[in-house]
Amino acid sequence: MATGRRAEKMEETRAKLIAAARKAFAEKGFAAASMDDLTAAVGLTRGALYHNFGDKTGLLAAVVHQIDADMAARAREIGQRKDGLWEALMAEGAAYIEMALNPEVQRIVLRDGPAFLGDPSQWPSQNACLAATMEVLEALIADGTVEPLDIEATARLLNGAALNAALWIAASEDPEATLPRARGAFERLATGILARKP
Amino acid sequence: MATGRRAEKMEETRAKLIAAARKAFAEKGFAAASMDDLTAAVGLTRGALYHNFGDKTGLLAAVVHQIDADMAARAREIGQRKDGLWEALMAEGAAYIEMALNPEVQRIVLRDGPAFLGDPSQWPSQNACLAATMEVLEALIADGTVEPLDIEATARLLNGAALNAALWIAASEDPEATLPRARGAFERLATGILARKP
DNA sequence: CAGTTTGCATACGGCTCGTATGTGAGTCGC
DNA sequence: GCGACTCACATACGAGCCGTATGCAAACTG
Repeated sequence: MATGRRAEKMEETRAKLIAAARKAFAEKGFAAASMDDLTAAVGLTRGALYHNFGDKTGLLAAVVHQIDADMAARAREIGQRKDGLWEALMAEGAAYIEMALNPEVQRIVLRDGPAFLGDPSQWPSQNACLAATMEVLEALIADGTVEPLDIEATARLLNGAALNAALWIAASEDPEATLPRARGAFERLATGILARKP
Repeated sequence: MATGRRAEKMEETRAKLIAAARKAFAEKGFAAASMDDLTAAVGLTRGALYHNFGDKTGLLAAVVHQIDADMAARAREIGQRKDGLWEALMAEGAAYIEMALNPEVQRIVLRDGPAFLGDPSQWPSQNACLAATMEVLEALIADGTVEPLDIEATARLLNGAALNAALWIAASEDPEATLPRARGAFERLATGILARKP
């Protein structure tokens, strides 16, 4: 394929800009981050940015996409590492909670993302995370562990609960102490979908 | 108290500015809303704004506070209208979901608010909503309907789930059809905290 | 009724974004 | 192997917005 010197360099500048943006957006927030400063930090100008990403929100979208992809991959990996399906579901929930503790994730994906890119439930990567949860749910129902129910609705609420738990933890004074509380409450709520033992 | 012509007028301009901001922020979003346009729409200038609210985010905070107060009052009222405690909890959850369907609430409180005012779990009004849920939970535990558990953690996750459900509904193509699904999943999850019948 | 306070308007500076234009290195046809 | 073309990126410019400093007139005070 040979890619060519041209495209190769371009991919490198894209990567540099995204990396710089990840840092700047996380530190100052999207609105307060100056594109001049951001590009200068990696030895470029706004010209490169507008050529590669269209506009400022285009760069944000690229950054969010990258972070989201990382998260989805990690969640899937963690889920597959567990043997029991139910344990996998709980582990995925816990993984979401822990990942959302990352300040970068919080600021960029959870706070600025929705404000400047629109509702997150439309984002492709979010749907990937959701799909992972839905898969596990489906298996759990086939398996009899969980009573038949609205898979999508349940998956969305579970993810939402986990997400909110993460925000709470991050804002708390003692995150280390809050995390197990959130985990516990999450698992407690989740038992609501378990099949009643006769 | 006599308030005085001065303070009376000032309260009026504050109200006018908040009302205009509510409209502008909901339509264009906080970042894209021009303070010049916004103030001119009610026959004022930015001078009035900076005198009354300090800066742009100060106005946003005032708007969010007003909307949140409305929401908390409504949720409380709906909860008290029900007789059973469990029914009250479910009704409050449903109320949150329905209120978050309001585009104004979505855009200003759920999307722009966190981005420009910081984490919502710090907002006074959010704590009010949470307090309402926690009260009901406490009563339910004393009552035996619900097993003892971490009240705050559970309340936060319940509210988070409801909130996320609302976002999902609003983004869906057929909100009318999605609402009952979200409600059902919410109630299903909530049963996780019910005491096991011996 | 004179002096002070103050709610709001006006004027200004600085920063930011997006576009329009320039340029030099890489690429392709012959 | 060389000239023309492409295109990634830099530079230059205009417009808009925010926050502050200043001005003014109406309302309060004694």
